[in-house]
Amino acid sequence: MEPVFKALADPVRRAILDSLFCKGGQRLNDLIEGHGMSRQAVSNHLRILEEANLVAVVWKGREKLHYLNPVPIHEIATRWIAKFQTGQLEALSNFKQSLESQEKPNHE
Amino acid sequence: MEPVFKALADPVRRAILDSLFCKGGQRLNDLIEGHGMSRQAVSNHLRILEEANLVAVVWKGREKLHYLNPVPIHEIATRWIAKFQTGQLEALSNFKQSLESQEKPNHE
DNA sequence: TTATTATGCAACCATTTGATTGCATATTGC
DNA sequence: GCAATATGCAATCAAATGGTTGCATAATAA
Repeated sequence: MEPVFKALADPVRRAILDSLFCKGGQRLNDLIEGHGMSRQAVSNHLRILEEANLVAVVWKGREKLHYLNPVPIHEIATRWIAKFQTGQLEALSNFKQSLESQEKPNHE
Repeated sequence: MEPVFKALADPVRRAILDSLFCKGGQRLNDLIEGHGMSRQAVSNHLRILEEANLVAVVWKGREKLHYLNPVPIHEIATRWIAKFQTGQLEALSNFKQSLESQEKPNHE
C-alpha cells in the first residue's frame, strides 16, 4: 500500500496513468511525448509505477507494452478511503461540536 | 488536489489522520505520542496536512485543537479514483487483449 | 552482418523532504 | 509578576527525489 501512495504523489506519474487509462499498451517511447522530459525520466517514473503494481508490462520482442492495473487504486478506495467516508458524519460531528463550544473555553 | 496527494504520501501523516479520525480535537502534544518523533517533526506534518485542508484547527486559548476534514479525501475518491473504477473493465480488457496476442507478435 | 530502434543501467547533480535543535511568543495558573 | 505550558519560527543537516547524460544490451530491419 505504501508504494502506491508514494507513486500517486507525483503529477507526472498520475498523468502517465491517465494516458494508459485512455490507451493501453503504449511503449516507453509513446509515453515520452507530452511530458517535456527525457526518456530516462519517464522510464524512472514507469519503474516506480511498476513497483507499486499500478502498471503491468508485457514484453513483445524489444518493445515493452505498458498497461494500467486498476487493482491497487481500487484497494486504496475500498481499504483506506472507505474508512473515512463511513466515518464522515462522525468526523464532521466532532468538528461542529468544537465550533459550538468554541466561544466559552475552559468552562469546567 | 496536488497538495492532498502529496500529504497522503507519508505514512506518519496518514497515521495522524487515523488518530484524528478516532478522536477529534487532539492537541499537538497529544498527537506526538506514539510516533517516536520530536514535537517539531509532528508539527511540520500537521502543517502539511493543514495546507492540504485535510486537517482543520480550532484555537482555544493557547491550545490548538486538530480535527480531520474528510472533504478532500472524498473529492479524491469521487473526482479521481472513480474515473479509474468506472473504466476498470475497459482497462482489464486492454490488458487481456494484449495477453492473448502476446504469442504471435507483429502479425500485421 | 550492420545499422537502427527500444530499452536498461550507472553515475552524477540539484532540489526537496524529514527531522533535529535552539530560541521566541503567548497563554494559563500560582 | 512569574513559572510552567503550548506552540511557532529559523537554521541546519542527512537522506530521498527527480532529472540529466553517457554507455550497454537486445531485437528488428536492410
